[in-house]
Amino acid sequence: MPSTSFPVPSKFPLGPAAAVFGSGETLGPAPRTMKSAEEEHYGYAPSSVGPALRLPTTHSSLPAPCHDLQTSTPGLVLPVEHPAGYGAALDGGPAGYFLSSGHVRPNGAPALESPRIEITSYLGLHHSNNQFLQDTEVEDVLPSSKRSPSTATLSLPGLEAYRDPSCLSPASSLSSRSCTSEASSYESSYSYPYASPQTSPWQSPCVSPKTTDAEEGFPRGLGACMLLGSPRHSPSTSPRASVTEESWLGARSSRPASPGNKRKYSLNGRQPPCSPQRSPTPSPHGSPRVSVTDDSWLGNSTQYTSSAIVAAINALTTDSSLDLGDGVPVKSRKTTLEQPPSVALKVEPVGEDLGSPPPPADFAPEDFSFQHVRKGGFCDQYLAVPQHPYQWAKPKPLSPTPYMSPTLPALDWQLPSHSGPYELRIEVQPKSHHRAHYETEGSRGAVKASAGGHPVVQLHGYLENEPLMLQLFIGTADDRLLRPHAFYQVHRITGKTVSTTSHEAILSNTKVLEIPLLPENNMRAVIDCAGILKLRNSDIELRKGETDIGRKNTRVRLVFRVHVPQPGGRTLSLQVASNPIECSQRSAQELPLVEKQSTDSYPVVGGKKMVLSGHNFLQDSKVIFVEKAPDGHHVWEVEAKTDRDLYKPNSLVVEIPPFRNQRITSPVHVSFYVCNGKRKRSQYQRFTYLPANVPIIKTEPTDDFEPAPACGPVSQGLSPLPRSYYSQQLAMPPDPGSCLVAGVPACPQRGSLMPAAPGTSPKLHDLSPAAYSKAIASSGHCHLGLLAPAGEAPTVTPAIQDVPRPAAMHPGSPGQPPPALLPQQ
DNA sequence: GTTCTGGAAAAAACA
DNA sequence: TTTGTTTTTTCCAGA
Repeated sequence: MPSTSFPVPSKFPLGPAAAVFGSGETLGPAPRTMKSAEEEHYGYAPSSVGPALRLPTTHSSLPAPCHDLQTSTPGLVLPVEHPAGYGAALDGGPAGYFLSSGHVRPNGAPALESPRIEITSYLGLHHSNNQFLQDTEVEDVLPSSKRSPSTATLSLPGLEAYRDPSCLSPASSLSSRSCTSEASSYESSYSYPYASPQTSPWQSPCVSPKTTDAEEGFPRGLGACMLLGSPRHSPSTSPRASVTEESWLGARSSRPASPGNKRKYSLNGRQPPCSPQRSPTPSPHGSPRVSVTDDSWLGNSTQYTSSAIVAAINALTTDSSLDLGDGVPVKSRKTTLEQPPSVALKVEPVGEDLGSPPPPADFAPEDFSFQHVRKGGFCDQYLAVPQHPYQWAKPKPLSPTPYMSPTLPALDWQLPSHSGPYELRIEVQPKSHHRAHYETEGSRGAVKASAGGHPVVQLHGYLENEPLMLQLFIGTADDRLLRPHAFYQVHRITGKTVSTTSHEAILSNTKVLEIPLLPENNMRAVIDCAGILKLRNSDIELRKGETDIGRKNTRVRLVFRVHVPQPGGRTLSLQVASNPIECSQRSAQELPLVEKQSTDSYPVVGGKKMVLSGHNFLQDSKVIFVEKAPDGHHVWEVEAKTDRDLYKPNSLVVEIPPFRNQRITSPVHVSFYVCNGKRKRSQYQRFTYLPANVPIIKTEPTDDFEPAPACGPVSQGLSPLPRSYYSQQLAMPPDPGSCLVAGVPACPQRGSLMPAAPGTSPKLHDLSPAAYSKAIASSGHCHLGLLAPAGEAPTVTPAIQDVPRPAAMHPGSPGQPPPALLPQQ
């Protein structure tokens, strides 16, 4: 894969950059990690910085979008502007964004087909003597193993053993091993950052060995940009990437032990009392992820964000370490230099052979590298060691911002499902259960629709003749903001039964399936090409910056995005998430699941019958209503009466119990869940008690999700979701104001706190100045600030990017009014 | 020969 | 610390 290809069609904002920066994930606080590793590993993150720091040249590229980069980069073949856009790519025109660069390396050498990298690359990373790493540049890039002691530690004794292919179950299909799989045509052709996180973050998407592939016409470039790594490593990486547990810990067991530090946290609120960084506003159900407190983040962010200078410096330096500067322990800096991030930058020689990433230097990889560095190089993510906290502890809020990717919104941004004439809608929802497959297994097929067939997504209101790209990734389904799921990845399904063309790309460590939306098909796509891959909890939990725990975190949603080009080079991003999908074998078989509820609010007097639709209901299922205090404990709990005569396995009729306080003057949000016995509970569903004297607003038991009242009209991102799920999310601390913040990018959930916010979404999302500032003011914490429930339509305005705009356009610094913000619709 | 699936045993994590 | 239970991950086998 020629590094030259830096495919990012201006019109197709599939740009990775956004993802990279946007990933709040990376920014996300890693309380756990911080705790354990803070001191010891403090330096890791920074290490990545080292190489990146160097150039001013990088700067130019950094800020610019992918295409911009090209312009800045001599080596880049691609035209700055990509008039051809997606359509061109489809046509197979020479000008394909991806292709152009794809065939020729920056240095003029013919692009080689990209061989798979994965294992080799890792080895390289870990073994100084690796054949692939011989190149000096490589060394620079991959210093960790050689240079730093810390790195040395990385080399794992049992590394080879770890996820050795041989270890894979015979059943494993190549495709199922997404990351590793060479078999997957597209996959292989596209660089999977995770495949060789450290060495090939840059794999060039553009260069696809399989140009002749049927999918060739497909805009590959799209994915290219996405490669940018983000703190969150793609699951795919997990297996090998892991220098992790086994190797690191020396465990020989075929099954990696789960990181102890993380096990402590649980979805059900088992989180250790101690986590100081937990969100002050505990989610009703105890969210799996530990979130940094607003305060902490704000504090940090504030100091940084307020200073435009700091930001500028950061940007210029390209070196995260520099940013850290004062606040960062010397140790951290030191490590920084040694970090792998550099690896990401200069792997080219190696990458070529390996099929890994394109040479950074050539095509302004700086952007990527920069991003990687900031987010933590791929390597970092794989380090078994808790990641250096520095990023979290010392968020460099602005650094990335100014220059960050001008491209699309990060995956953890909350976007609306419709804007103006456009609406992205899930016409056919997926089944509520889909057993995900492990990498050690063969594929378990594509996600299906409950009524048979497959999910269908359609973009309404788009009258142009140019096809668009629909992005699909696996998102969370908990009570927090929607974000890429750390433990699940979309898996591309191919075969005779698959009628929809697709291709995989990596965006911020999240695998994204790109599916063309064609005018001739009415901008409608049948999603029969998407399976779900489960990553081992232990692999992910050790990932740098990962704060969630995988245990019992088995619900996901299919998240669809589309980026609609707007006049002036802007891009309107819409997003919609499916109903939750239970992915575990056991849960799917035993746990009750509430998909819908006929009513989501009622006066405190209660008495009304509410119909719950879902699965695994039993005749003796109980429905428990609970009111939680801010600290999470139950203030009130009562079992509602159920009508057993009307019982059905997929529906339950329950009588809304009277609320404990009949004199409330404002709506009170409570939750309820279905219980089939000990430990067999559904997720919490949200319910609102209204003051007795308040006229009842009839709520239709419709399937379609209605925007949460609190959030107002704006929300829709997840509109299609069943209320039940949303409701959970709505349970969040009501901050009306936050909800109203239009255009404010949802904070990156992953801990991306305020500081991160700007940086995270480097793109110029259309943020009204007011909104933006407001958002900032509200707090860095997504939950607080945006109130938007995970699935709920975050009160986010559609993200409009001005792709062509220079970084300067970014409302980069929080403190600054966003420059020319795009008019919101 | 593959891919999907459903089951279930083994292993790990929790309580 | 030990033991029972739950959940995760790996294997098998059949369609």
